[in-house]
Amino acid sequence: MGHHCCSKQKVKRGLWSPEEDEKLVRYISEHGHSCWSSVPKHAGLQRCGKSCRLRWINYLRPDLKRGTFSEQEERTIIDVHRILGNRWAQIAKHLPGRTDNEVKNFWNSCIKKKLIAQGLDPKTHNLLPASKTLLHGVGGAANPSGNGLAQFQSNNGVAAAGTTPFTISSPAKAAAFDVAPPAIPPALYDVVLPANPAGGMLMAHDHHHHQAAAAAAVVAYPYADHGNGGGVLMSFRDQNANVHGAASMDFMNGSSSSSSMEQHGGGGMSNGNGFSASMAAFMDEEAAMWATAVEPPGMGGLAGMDQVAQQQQVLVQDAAVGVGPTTLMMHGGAATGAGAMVDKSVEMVDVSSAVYGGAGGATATAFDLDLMVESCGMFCGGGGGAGNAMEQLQWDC
DNA sequence: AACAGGGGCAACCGCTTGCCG
DNA sequence: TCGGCAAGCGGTTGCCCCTGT
Repeated sequence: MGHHCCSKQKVKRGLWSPEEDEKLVRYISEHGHSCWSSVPKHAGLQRCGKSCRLRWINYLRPDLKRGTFSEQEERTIIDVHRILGNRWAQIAKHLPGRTDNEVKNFWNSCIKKKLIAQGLDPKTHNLLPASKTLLHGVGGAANPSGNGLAQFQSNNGVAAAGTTPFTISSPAKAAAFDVAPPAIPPALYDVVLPANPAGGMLMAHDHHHHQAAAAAAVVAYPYADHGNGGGVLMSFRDQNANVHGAASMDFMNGSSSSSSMEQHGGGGMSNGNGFSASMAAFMDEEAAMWATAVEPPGMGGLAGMDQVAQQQQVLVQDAAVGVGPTTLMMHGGAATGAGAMVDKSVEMVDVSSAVYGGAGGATATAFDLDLMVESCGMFCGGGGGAGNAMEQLQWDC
């Protein structure tokens, strides 16, 4: 079935000849394209208007950037795709000079395969089941405890290297993590991802004090202590005294252990998606996702921060997983030189880049949590962009 | 040198959306 | 409000080229 316009006239199809290109370019340059259906007629082309439009948009437009995608562009595509999915036009808006068609083709021909090769589902950006097994498969036992990230709670919190992507950075705190939780102070579970030279990310969930707690965590967390210029801190805090010490997130297994969220009765993160669920919760629904960026108490002056010290908090209504407000905090750039930990309940857990980069890998593969971090950096304007990129994305979408 | 297979990319198809009379 | 039309968009197709045998 042809286009509406095509049915009315004899039109040529297939590849465009240089002569046709020249005619179209000349006409558009001189007259513009107020009405595409009339363009072929006036330009002397045996094409339908739709074909002309596509040719112009995807190939002839003077502002197009031809050539291979840069690594930065590739990461941007991955980052935005993780949020928007196959909305190529929206993704392309974040790549000046690139068309949706180009982005789509690049994704299908290149990026998708890379992600699959790394054991990631290109649709969800989650680990594929086979990869989960592989990553978990120490001695063939894929997390026999069946509680997701049991490593969080085992061995006094010091997970055996090579068996888990997580290691507890502070054995003392880790031990405290395993023992009876403090009676009053809520548990705050942090996941710190080092080995990110470009920036860091911090996520915090506090069921009741999401803003303040997250802010405290950010302020308290010594970003630079890993000596690698950045890190990822994820913290989940819940006021529910019944769930202390139980929360965990399983980046590999896609499920959480006896997490606090589970005990909210809202499904928590025990929906098989684990970390991804929480991410997806604020990624999938664009309208609700990028809720107003919040400058939390104690983080004054964060808006418009420079790349080095930028920190941004985005309050997200985590309706999808039913855990109440989730505070997502990000920071990009290198050290902030934050002081000592203020919140003594904070537990920090290192996440080895080997999660995605292979066992013992000091360097993660091209797609790993770095991307999340850089993604956050992008949203926070880490790419040097002006203004609040998060808001821009929100509005762009 | 010839052929097959696969990858990359341009173009097409068809559905959705928005505008206008 | 409704129908027609144009544009936008994502999915799919098919051609061309490269590479391996």
